[in-house]
Amino acid sequence: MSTLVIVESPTKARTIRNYLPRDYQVEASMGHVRDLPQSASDIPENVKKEKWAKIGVNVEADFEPLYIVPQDKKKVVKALKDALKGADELILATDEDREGESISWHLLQLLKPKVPVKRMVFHEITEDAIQRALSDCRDVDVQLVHAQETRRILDRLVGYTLSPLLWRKISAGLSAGRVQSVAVRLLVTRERQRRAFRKGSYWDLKAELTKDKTPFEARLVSVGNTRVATGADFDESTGQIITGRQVLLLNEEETRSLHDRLSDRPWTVANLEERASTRKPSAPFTTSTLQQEANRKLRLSARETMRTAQNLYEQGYITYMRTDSTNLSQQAIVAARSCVEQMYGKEYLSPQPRQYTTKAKGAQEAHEAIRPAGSSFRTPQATGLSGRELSLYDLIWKRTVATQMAEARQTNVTVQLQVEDATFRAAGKRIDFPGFFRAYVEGSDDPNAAIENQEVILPRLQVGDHPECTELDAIGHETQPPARYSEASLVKMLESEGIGRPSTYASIIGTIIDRGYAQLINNSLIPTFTAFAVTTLLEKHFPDLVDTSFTARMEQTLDDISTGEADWLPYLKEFYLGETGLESQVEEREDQIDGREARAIDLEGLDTKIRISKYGAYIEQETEEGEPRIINIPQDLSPADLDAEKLEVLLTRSEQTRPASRHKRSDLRVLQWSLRSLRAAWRCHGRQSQAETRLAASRCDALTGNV
DNA sequence: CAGTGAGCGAGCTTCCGCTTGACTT
Repeated sequence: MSTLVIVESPTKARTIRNYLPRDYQVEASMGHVRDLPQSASDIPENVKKEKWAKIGVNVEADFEPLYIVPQDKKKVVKALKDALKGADELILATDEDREGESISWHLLQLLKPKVPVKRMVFHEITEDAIQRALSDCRDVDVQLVHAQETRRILDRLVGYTLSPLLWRKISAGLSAGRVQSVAVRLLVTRERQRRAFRKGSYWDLKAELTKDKTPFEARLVSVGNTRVATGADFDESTGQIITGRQVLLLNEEETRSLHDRLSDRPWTVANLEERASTRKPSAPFTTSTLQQEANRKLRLSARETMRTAQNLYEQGYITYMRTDSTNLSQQAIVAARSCVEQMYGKEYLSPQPRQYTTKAKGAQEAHEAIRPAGSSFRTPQATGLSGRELSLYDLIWKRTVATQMAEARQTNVTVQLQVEDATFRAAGKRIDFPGFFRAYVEGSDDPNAAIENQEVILPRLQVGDHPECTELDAIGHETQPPARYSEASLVKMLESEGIGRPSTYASIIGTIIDRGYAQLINNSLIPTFTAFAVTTLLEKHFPDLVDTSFTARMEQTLDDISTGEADWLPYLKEFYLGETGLESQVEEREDQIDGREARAIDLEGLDTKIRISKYGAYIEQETEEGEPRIINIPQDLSPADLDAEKLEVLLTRSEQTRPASRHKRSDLRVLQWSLRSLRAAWRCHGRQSQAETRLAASRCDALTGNV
């Protein structure tokens, strides 16, 4: 008697083997074992001639998918088949979510077991939980599998019908998809806002005061009874005060004269307000919050974070790192609470065990939150880890332990000071009890908020006191455009809209950079000219698909399919074949869209049209003789940098160099040849160097374009 | 005659989500 158990990850296989009877063999599927063909070389000979072969879905035959075993999974499948030969029972123990259920179903289809089959699910890897799961098996949930297939097919239909449209209208090799196109659009929308942004400036006064030898700071808030304007009072599109706001906008001169008028006048404490507040620790880490925090505090990219977390997971330091759940097991809560007691003392323990509910849209919660592994947590020092691994473990340990610590209690103090007709305000903060602050304070994307959890001590003040003003300064400010997305803030945004999954957040960013839609510079994602062109086209012709709500609506339908409230076939038919379905839309737009127009980019504040060619952006102008002239835009110049001034520089520079006839035809040949071999090289060596190939190709084009 | 180059046509590019190694950029 022997039983074959199949899980998704080899690490998990190793761990649960210890909790199962001796004659149980545990193997890993390494994720999905079958999929639609990814590229033409994956399509089997016998269907290659079919017109639906490329898309991998036979739409006319009720969207029948063409499944193949990808090249890198053939070994795994063979190993599983061999293992099954010696078994007289099969237990499918893949994750309990849509994808996991689907993996089990595909395994059944592939392995065609002749022995009894059971489906087992567990959320915690403890002996107790595994034993319970073993005695509580069920069948594969076919409805959940249908939901996964629907998701898979829909993504394929979107990606493989829209991308070719982009090849024909904009540039070969481009891509569009339910997730990436929304991500790119977010970047472009933000960049448009930044271009449309008009900065405003305002002035105010900062006072340094002392009382009983304790210094503190106060800011001007109103003069007479009129509030002084701050950044929030400006209209971003005009750089002027929002119409109707009753505020006092001070310029430099007015502020300086106010400064002179107030200098050496007596200051009086007019009002004093104290407000107690409490703060709760943040929920334990999910994939997305871990990526965000590691980016903010350790400056790691999403990919670096995941690689390091994977190492920690494989060495048994942390639980699974791809999760959307904030749930902590009982074991984890007990371990965290004992850590708190030992390291900080009983008074730092939260009175009740704290459990968090997952707020993210569309969360599937097949795993626990990310936390230190085991039933007692090793302190970071005790792990023997170093470098990145230590830092990341430390972050995870602190965040987890903090969840079981007491709330922090603080008192916010606001003081109003009067000098002549001017009112100043000073704000302070006392931490009455640090609670979880002792272990962990969440980072922030906003640098101004970074000091939030520090104490700001004000002296003891009473209404009627006269503190001494030691310094009064006039300070000029400018309003700032909305910040670009960083990797972390893009992931946060996508997750909050339910777009993408824990296993894909890191690669989404990789994809949009690789396809030439964005550059990552100083931790900011900057969209390219191509991104502007593609986003504009998609917004104009497929607005629903690039709307952030599309995925949320799809998820709702998938949920309904998994519970049996909706059928998958009518949904796909409506989406793809319906009157306004994707197929007819693409066909219709094929004629409507003028490629030349689609390759042109309108940028706010620029009269010149920017056009994109296959390998870069250029400006088209007429020379004095009426001949069209092409000026290439350097690859490292992003749409964001291209203002009227930069444009002028580009135009005059190209006027001066005018390389036109200096290249011989033979030079041109060499260049074209190297371009071809570059492209060939890229096809052989895989995608990673695609962005570099583009860069090299654009340089070639920059030379050839001027001949 | 061998090598080269122009010209032509065929074939390919692409999605999202689940998992690791195998690699040398």
